[in-house]
Amino acid sequence: MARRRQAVTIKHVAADAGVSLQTVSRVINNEPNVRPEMKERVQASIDKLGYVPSIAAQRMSGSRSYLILAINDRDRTIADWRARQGTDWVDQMLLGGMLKCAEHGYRMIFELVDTHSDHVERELLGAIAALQPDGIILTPPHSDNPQIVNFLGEQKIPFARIGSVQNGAGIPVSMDDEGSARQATEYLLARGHRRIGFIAGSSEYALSGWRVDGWQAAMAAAGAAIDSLLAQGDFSYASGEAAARQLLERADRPSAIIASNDQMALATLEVARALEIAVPQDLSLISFDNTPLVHFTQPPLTAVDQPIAATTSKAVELLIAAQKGEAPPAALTVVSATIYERESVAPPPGAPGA
Amino acid sequence: MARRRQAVTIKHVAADAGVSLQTVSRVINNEPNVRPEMKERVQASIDKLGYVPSIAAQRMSGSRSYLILAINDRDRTIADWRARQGTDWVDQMLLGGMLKCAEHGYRMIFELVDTHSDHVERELLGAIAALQPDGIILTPPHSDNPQIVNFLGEQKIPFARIGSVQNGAGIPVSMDDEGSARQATEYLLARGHRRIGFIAGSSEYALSGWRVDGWQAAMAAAGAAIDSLLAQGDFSYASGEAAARQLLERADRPSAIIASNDQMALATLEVARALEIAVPQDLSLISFDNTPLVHFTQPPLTAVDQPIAATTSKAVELLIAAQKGEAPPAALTVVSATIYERESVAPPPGAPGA
DNA sequence: ATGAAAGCGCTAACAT
DNA sequence: ATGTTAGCGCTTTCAT
Repeated sequence: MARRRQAVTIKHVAADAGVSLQTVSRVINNEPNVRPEMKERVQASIDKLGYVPSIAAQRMSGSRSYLILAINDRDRTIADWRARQGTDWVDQMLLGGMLKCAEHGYRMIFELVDTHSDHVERELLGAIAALQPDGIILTPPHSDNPQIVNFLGEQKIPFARIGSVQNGAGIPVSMDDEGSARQATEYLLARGHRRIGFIAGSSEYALSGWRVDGWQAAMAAAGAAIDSLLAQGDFSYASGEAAARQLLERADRPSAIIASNDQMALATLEVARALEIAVPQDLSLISFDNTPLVHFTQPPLTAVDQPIAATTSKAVELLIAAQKGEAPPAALTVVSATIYERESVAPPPGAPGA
Repeated sequence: MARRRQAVTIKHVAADAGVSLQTVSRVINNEPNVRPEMKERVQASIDKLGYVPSIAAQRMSGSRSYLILAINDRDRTIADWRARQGTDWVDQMLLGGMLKCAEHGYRMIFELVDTHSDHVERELLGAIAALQPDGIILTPPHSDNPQIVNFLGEQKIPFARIGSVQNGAGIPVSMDDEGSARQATEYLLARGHRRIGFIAGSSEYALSGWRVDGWQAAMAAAGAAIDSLLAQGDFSYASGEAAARQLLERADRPSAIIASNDQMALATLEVARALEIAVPQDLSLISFDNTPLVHFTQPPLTAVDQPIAATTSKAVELLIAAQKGEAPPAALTVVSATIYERESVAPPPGAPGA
């Protein structure tokens, strides 16, 4: 290939406007000490020539790279992509992250990192050294991985931890898993349910525990027993199936179930069908995450949204602020979730309103 | 923020190995004229220090940026993300593109560009000047947009046009829409169907036309009439609904329908249910794209896959080859599609095997 | 086969 | 308020 050079550089602009490089640089970066008329003249040249600063050169000269790196778990992401089950975590991250980045003249770069490898640090270092991002966004389970968090802490690069509430290096941005689990439970309690089962997610993810906590808290507050109503899953369809059977094959089966993600809710729906338990007449069901599949099940699932786009957007905002030297928020940043009502919830069988 | 500098640079490596910067550079880039023992010594230092070249610096000095830019339509992509209907085009692009990039030490950057704006060129120029990618991947409908194609042609950057068969600047990589439509039609013909309806997609996308062509060719080859069996849609659910009604409310309705995408197939399914036409007993249905929703419909849809991951992967390969100076393939590169058999196809009513 | 020098486009630091 | 100088980390000449 021909050696490619920047077509229009800061030099061309400076020459065209008849000013120094520095003045052009000041205009580009909105710095003070430029008279309005100068600024206007330079801007006119920029527009005329179609000049765009080279990120590489900006980075080289020790300033910002205008790059935010979003890091996701490699194996899990690829598995989701291959499965084509509609998990749209990545899409929602991009939606929230790219748009917010664009607002500030930044760019989001999406990267996969292998957590399980013993050279996580090598991989991270590789991405950081190669791209020199101004900020990094960590997602679960990376966001609670001490090795990663400590390593990034040493790198002097602002980073946000999505779905984490822990203190330590980096800015935590949580999605209020406990609160929304509580909310979902209260939603069912308000409709007359007392026996509300809960299918937990993989303990590899801290949020699994928080969701259980929220359910327990709401049940306790309502004075409802939770004896054998907790079943363990791991977010997979198969685990949801087993958990649903465990919950539904007993005589004193719950009248409602909350599943910690959509796949397990889908499995629960299937188990209910096999057991001839009608949803929502005989069993109400609320799922977590609100991924696309909730539209396509029979009945469509009432679900607790996981506000990934909003959370990523917030994380980008905090990162850009940090990069400008602003102090991160003192308190934990929490983005709250919403329940999307569809058709999988009804009052329990035999209830007055049923 | 503190001014961040590269922790380990080529200088550190050179000093550690006791050689010149140049020798290190040669080792990094696998260039000739380095004795094996030298190479080994340098590599040892690189590993020891955890050195990773800075992309910015590499780009600055006029060499590769190791960046491949994947450009998608802004409005449509954002609309898909917001709708959360499980369209996983972007995910599949990333799957194919990122993995192939990683194999070659490249990185894929995903960008949104607004086609409809009158300053497409400005937007493109912005991305190119800022990132200086080594290659660009265009997707429909951009890949057939003359304004964009011509503009990129002038930029001297290798680019691939996914889903395009046109000649001109850039390397076309097609998904064989015509062939797979023919294949789907033949699949139905082989099972005894003669009246096979077709719901076309938006004419804004060239592939819509190719799919119609494939259907027509197969029907003609089988001597089957296509009188009123073609209905126009635009890929939206609503348009699919209207098209399905047009096809199914007539007395001589088709015994099978091919829909140009999954959303329109879903709509067809719904229309059939409303009209009390059983799928697949009274109506067979094949959809295009094979997005996640095909798993969740009743019955699950037999669908023609759109091999986005494989196509993007191929595009990256061609781009990296081009960047190395290799000539692009003389013939059009075609990635073929597969039919995923599920439960929406059966022999026509009254057929021997029915 | 190796090294030294020049320069990529930009900004920080230092004049003026 | 504006201009000048030096240098970021790397690769391309061009020596040796």
